[in-house]
Amino acid sequence: MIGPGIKRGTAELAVLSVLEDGPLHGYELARRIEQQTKGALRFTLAALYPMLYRMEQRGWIRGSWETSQQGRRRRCYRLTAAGKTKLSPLRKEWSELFSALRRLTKVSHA
Amino acid sequence: MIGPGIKRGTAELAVLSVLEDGPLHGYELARRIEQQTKGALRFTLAALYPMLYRMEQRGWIRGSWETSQQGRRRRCYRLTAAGKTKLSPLRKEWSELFSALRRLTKVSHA
DNA sequence: GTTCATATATAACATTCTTATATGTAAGGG
DNA sequence: CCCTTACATATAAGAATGTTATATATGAAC
Repeated sequence: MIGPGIKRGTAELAVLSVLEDGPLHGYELARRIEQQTKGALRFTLAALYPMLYRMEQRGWIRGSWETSQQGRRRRCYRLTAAGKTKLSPLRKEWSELFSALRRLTKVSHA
Repeated sequence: MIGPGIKRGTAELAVLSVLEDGPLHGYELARRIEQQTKGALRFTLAALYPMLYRMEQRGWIRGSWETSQQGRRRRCYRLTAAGKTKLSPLRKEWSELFSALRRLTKVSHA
């Protein structure tokens, strides 16, 4: 798995991107990130929950308490319009980081 | 320029990579990083100097005081064998982050 | 009734950035 | 001779985002 120093800052992008495909609660979000990256990118829930609060305060996502069919209380987050607007420049900034690091460090883009 | 939250963790890789091309002192290192990334990646000296100390303590680089032709005192860092050894898995880890984020977030690799 | 998967929450700590501040030398222009 | 700019290193205070550890609670399965 990718270490903490390197993945730092990716959680925000990851959460916004996954929520783009539909609303989700924290526990499931963590699993999606891990699954969709084949285990390469993995966040603890203790990192994700505070991140979700911050993103809600910034207006990028909106959470609502729901009850699952199994009777479980959980907080479902969905992307807001502001969140969608945020996603595009954020992707671009990451893309720029990639090309900058390729030029500088010969990191492959396989 | 790429923001602080996103570039976080890149300094280590950047320093090792630039030093791979030859020994350099901190001030010039900062300039190389900025130039070779066309201004996309930029570090303040206040970030680089402590980073250089940490990397020296870890044994990845070795610093020695030199005096330039202009009579300036400066600390010249060169990559150690351990530093070279570190660089390869570090590049691989970044490369894995790239592909993980591409899969997860549709960040382009232009 | 005990254990496992689900689900959220918080505290204490580490790391790596930021801005601001400090010191000092060399070179060049006025 | 003084002032400004470029060179060169150093440190402090604070922000952001990750870590491990701990706590709580429910439903399902055995």
